[in-house]
Amino acid sequence: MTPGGRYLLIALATPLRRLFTYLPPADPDTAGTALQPGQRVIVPFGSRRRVGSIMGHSNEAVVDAGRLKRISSVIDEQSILPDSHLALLRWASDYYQHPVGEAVFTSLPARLRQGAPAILDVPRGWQFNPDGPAVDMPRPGARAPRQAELLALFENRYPATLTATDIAAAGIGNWRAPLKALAERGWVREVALNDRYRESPPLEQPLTLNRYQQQALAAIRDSFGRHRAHLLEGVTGSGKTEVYLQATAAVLEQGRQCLLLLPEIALTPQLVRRFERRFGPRLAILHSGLTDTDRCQAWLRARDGSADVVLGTRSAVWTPLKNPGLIIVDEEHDLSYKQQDGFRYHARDVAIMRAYRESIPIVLGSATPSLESLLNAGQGRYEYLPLPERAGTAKSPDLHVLDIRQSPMRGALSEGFLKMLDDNLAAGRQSLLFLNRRGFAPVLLCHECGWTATCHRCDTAMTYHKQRQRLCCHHCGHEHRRPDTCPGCGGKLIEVGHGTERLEQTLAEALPAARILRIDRDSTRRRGALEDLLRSAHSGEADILVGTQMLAKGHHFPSVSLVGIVEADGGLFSTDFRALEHLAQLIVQVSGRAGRAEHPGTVVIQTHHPDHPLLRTLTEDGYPAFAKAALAEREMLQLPPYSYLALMRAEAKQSAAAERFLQEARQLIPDTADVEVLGPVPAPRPRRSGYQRLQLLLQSPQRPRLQRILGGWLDGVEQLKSARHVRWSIDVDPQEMG
DNA sequence: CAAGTATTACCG
DNA sequence: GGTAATACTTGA
Repeated sequence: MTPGGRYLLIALATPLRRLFTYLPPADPDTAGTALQPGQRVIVPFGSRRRVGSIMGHSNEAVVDAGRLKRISSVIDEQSILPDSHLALLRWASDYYQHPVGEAVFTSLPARLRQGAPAILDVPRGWQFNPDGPAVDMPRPGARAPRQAELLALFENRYPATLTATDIAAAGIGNWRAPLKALAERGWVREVALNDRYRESPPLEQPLTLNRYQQQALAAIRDSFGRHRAHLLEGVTGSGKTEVYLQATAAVLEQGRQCLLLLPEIALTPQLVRRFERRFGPRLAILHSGLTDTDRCQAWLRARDGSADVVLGTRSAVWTPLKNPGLIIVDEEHDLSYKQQDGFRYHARDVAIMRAYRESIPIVLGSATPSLESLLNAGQGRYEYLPLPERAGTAKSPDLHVLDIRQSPMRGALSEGFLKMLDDNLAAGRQSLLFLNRRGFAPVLLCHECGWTATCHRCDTAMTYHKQRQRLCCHHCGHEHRRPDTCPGCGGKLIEVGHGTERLEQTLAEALPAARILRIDRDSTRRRGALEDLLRSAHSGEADILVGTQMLAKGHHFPSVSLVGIVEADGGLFSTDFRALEHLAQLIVQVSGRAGRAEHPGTVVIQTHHPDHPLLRTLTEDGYPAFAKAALAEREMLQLPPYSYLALMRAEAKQSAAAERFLQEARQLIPDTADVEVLGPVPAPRPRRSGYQRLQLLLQSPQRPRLQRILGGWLDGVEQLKSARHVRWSIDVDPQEMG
């Protein structure tokens, strides 16, 4: 990688774990200027042309100089990525053992990936036109309600100029077309914005911090300008968001930017709204609903520094920042930060590395920190910042383990629990039931011959969805109509087990007076459906909310006073060693959804194992005590975070091919490596989409020991003949063993 | 032996 | 991963 070397090293979006060497372009205009890392180019690759990114220079070609091709053309006049950002990508590619080219290109917005120019449009805003339209015309009325609504907004805020962000912040969706109409008629005028618009006053003022919030904020501020990781532990309602907001404001005052990562933007509308109201035009939000163009513009605004606060999900960790000052990872324990396919990075961990490399502080926030982060805090690597109170001195809800052994059941609910629900209903309060399984029944079984509906590709039971009368595979998405009778013997089919759909039905039968609202991926498929359901939940149009994982995140329901974890047994005895940690986090998160200062509420956990020691610890002594005990168990078993894992997965039509490949791969691990190797063994879900899946687990008590061998080992694995008959992948720090 | 199909090699 | 070259069927 000689600076100014004769050849250029180029990353291409291919699954090949190497860079490619090219000659500089022949074009006399560009041939003379030195090409810099981060500039995109077009190169001939095989029989096609591809977009590539310059990664460096070299004086030696790895292949015969005669075979080298020339760069066809240069897309960017200058680098589109800061050097520090390219270095971070190279680190991540190396750490997660993912091909550099794919790492670089998956981190770019789609437009830039495809070679579109990296040009930031002039930011525009709109303002009420006090002179009104040139010709007399009626004001938009009932026939154009969106126009009328928009016009009222602009008039109220006159003389302020509102940007796209401001309009969205005002809660008006789909405003582009009506706004265009208003502008054409002269009701509002378009204004090209210079930087002054960013000084528009916030719509919301900072709140007063309590003692703990003040301490946390002071600790974060104290670390500005250097690297420090903070673990901000606070239950729902303890005011983490206000600490984020004020820490962000403080870092902005220093002329630096803040990056905030969230598990899912759609599920945390309140947090997003508060950032919008506090930072207005200085904010860029990267969410899945953006068009490619908008996403690219938001990315460019962050890179050029015209957005100071960047808010986004997992992939937002790859947003380049002109002048980074602080990174915040909210709900740091959340599984969605780990990408589960392709470039399998963990956004929280990348963020920590990024903060370290940029010498800036990072705040990891959670009511239920991951065991990894708690261990780091315990060892003094992170600063521990507790926010022990619910804002407004409220108490936490009571956790109550409900022993349902031998208890008469009505569907998925015990009679005892139904009684509690009934009482709560009679008292005019809301209840929330959590069941992490959508659909009606997870198994459809023939009572005559024992046939079960299984997905022919995955070998797993298909879930019966009653409303749609379909069988769905929740692993691969395959679905078809439910047969009326057993396809084998014509016998009667029975539904086994309970999903949210069935729970809803059970409740409707048992408590006919209750108004029930179901919130899961099925009931929120339609755009805007989630918002509508949440609105009805809040407005008190429902007595009982039934939902999956979705309900556990972000949203708070103050009038809910009874929460039920319908099915806790699955998490207690799972093959995945992290299942218990996730169950505990879920229980605490779900309980945090409920209650307000006056009635903190009760949380009921239905289980056949009321004496499970760690469950007891959780309910009696709280999450910190649970985490301590769970960590002790992990240490004893030498599981993460006391060891480090890398999981090699292989799948093939015939399991023998996958097994042979993994055997040979295993042989290639150097004897001197000093890592434990387990396998090949069948994967927890041994069949998927018609492929047999096996895996090999590498484990080491020290991260560097594992890292040291991975690169070289995979270079060897790639060469294996048997590798051509399988699809294989490597997952460093796997979060789910399947 | 040509056309069609599965397999393998390579990408600079 | 995608494509092109190659090996291997198959059917007349």
